[in-house]
Amino acid sequence: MPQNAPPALEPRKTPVQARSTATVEAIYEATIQVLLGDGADRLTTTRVAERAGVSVGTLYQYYPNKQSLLFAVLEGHMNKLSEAVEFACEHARGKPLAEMVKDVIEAFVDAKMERADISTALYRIAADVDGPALARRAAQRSQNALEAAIRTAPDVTLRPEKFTIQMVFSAMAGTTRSVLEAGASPAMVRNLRGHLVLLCQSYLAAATQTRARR
Amino acid sequence: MPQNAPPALEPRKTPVQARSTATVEAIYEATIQVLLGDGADRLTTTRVAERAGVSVGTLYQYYPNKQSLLFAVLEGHMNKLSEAVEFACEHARGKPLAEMVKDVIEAFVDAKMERADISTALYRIAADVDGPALARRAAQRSQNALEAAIRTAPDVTLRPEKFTIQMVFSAMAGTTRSVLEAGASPAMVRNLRGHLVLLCQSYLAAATQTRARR
Amino acid sequence: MPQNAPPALEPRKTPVQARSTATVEAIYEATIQVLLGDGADRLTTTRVAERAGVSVGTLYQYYPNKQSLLFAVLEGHMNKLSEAVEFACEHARGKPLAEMVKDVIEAFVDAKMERADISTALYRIAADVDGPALARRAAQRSQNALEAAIRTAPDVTLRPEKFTIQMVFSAMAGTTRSVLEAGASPAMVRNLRGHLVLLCQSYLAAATQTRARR
Amino acid sequence: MPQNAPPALEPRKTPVQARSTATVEAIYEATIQVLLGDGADRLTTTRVAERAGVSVGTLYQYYPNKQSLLFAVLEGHMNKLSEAVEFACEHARGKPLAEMVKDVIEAFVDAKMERADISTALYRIAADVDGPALARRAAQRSQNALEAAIRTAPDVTLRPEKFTIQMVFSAMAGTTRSVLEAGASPAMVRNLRGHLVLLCQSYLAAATQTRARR
DNA sequence: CATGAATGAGGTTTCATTCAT
DNA sequence: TATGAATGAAACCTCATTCAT
Repeated sequence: MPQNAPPALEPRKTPVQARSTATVEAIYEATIQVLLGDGADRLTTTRVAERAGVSVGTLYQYYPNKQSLLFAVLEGHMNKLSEAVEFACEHARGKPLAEMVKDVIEAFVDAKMERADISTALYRIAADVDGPALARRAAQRSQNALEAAIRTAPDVTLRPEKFTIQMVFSAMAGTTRSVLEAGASPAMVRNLRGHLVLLCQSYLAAATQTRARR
Repeated sequence: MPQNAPPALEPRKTPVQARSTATVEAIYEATIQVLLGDGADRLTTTRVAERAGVSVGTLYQYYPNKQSLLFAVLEGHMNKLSEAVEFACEHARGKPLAEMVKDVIEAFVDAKMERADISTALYRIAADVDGPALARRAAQRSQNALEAAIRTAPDVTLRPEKFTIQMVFSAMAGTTRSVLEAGASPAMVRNLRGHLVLLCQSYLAAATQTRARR
Repeated sequence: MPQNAPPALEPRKTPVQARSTATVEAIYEATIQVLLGDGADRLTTTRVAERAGVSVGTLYQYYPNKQSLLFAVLEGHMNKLSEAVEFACEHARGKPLAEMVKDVIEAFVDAKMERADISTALYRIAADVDGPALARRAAQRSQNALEAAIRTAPDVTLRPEKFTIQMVFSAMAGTTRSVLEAGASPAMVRNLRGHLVLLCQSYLAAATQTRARR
Repeated sequence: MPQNAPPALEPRKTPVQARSTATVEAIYEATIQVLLGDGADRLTTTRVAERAGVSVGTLYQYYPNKQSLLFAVLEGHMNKLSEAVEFACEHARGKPLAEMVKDVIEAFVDAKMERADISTALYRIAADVDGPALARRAAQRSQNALEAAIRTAPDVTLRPEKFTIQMVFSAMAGTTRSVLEAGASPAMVRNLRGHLVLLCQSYLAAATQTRARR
């Protein structure tokens, strides 16, 4: 995918009609289907259009180029993750820190696992779509939610630093990713869920104490 | 009219003359140069050969196809990381666990940072070369070394489970990756180094206690 | 980085618009043109496309690979020959054997000569396209037609064996080929026409008598 | 194989030393080996050299280009066939025509069958080496021998025309080729041997009578 | 709006041939 | 003479994208 001119990543037109919405949706889903079924390097715009039951021309009416298509899918996926985290944070307000961390992490891992196949497949296209930038935005959302939630934890006297929050989130996302890419069995995923909670809890405790001692 | 054949990843020919050793080396380095300078999707065999100062034909004398080239580079990088970890483990034998973890993590992060640009660039090609498989192999090496080292720690009465080791390593690699991809400043990297130690130490402690309590 | 897949010989897409029918035809004809004008080893897909007045991409929309293109041309040519033989057989039903053989052979030789240049040029590409297999199929068609026709000859009491029919056809095709490749002058071709009739007639007679005497 | 400059087909140097002769021979045999084992399109000069146990450079010392190599092999094979025919003609001098034809044809078919695999494989490279020209030369040799032999047959009063001889030879070679390419079983080959004799005998008889009647 | 035929730059790979060692 | 590393033209084929219908 060559990138010469400044590429437009935003969908080209806002779907105002019902039909368009359905088409956009179909293309979006088809992209995931093809990605999962044929793999990232078999993912061509023609194939996606075919799978979506429309012509390439139509695809290009709604997504100005291939990147924007991948971008949309990646963004959609990350939004779902962010929402899961935000939702968990919302519901954990007022709980003690340990419980809060537990809830959030389990929500995150579960959301990730629910579509683990998509998750891993998307790692492979992230590179073509400035995935890191998207990841940063998503991470920021989650970190903000987490930080806000922690502020409501009754047993937290010393608020963790911004960087500590980032570490927690990086550990969450990074460890999950590593385990997933290592080819995790369902049993290992269950283990991961428990240990990740332990890991973040103990780190948060340690980081806060360390800070207190300063 | 091409023929089909199982794609080989192994280098095609072992250089017997001095001249060709230099050539292989030049191609290898050129690949990294191009990857860094032009990006993963500008990385063509022609461009690599050009940068290496040889003809495409020569490139194909040593690497049977593009994949094998990328594979070699990825493998080389991962070997360096594994070696760094193994070296640190070797030297940390007999030390107390906390110190041991500190040494290993710092070695890992430092090795990663020393060639941070390559590290992140390689994430992008990993997909084309069965990176995960390679990563698994490298991870196994490191985990074995770490496990063996821990067995020599005088303050460890209850050996950690295999999975705990895997968690430590996944946390190490995953968190580092996340932080790197978030576009880490040097300051943040310094922070990462410290906090990762804390994170792994506290997790290991917690995981061991949890186990003891069972 | 290409993928391996079983090479397909069938045309890739059936033209639905009028425009593409013309395109397919143009490519087909261009292939023959190039084959005749430039020779078999100058026959590249690019050159064919150029001659057809389309882009390579277009060529590959209709023929999945070079082989399929050659295959199509070879098949087309052989079909024409088979049809000529079948047509002659059809029209010779009920005639005496000698006359029948005369008609069929003359039809065959004439069809071959009408496009003698293509015929000889195609010999050269047959190797790349499993020509023998194609030839076998075509031969079978002709032999079946011939056999059926002979069954209607009033003066045939003892039907020739299958192998005898095959000999007749092999002699027809083989001798013609040899004479053609020897660089036949028009005069020689006229001679061939006559003598081939004689040859097959006398062989058939002899083979039948031999059989009768057994 | 592009042919721009007037290509030299003759071996580059006359082997004067024993070593050279052995080398030339080895390369020659290796070519056949590769042709049979790997097929015509896997037949590369490098591979031939490798199989012969010499370097490409050495190969080019004795054969100025790939064509000359193929040419040599093709020529060698055809010479063997011609010699077989000539030898048979020599030994059939003075015999009656029918017997003579039988001897010659059986000699030809047997020679062909003895190395049937090479025969068919060579059909495939003949195109790249002006096979027809070679074939013409070989055919001429055989036809001359046959003509001379027939002149010694006691039962021949009216000598056959030149063209009749050519027909006999074309039928011989062409029919054999057709049957071979049809994928002949050993049983069919035996059949071919007998019927080809019959075919040529009856044709010769008929052609001579026809001529007499004029 | 939808279609899908057409485009063509550009990517990967091969292999006959040369020439410094 | 023999070697084999190096060459590079040229072949095949893909696929994001456009635009006439």
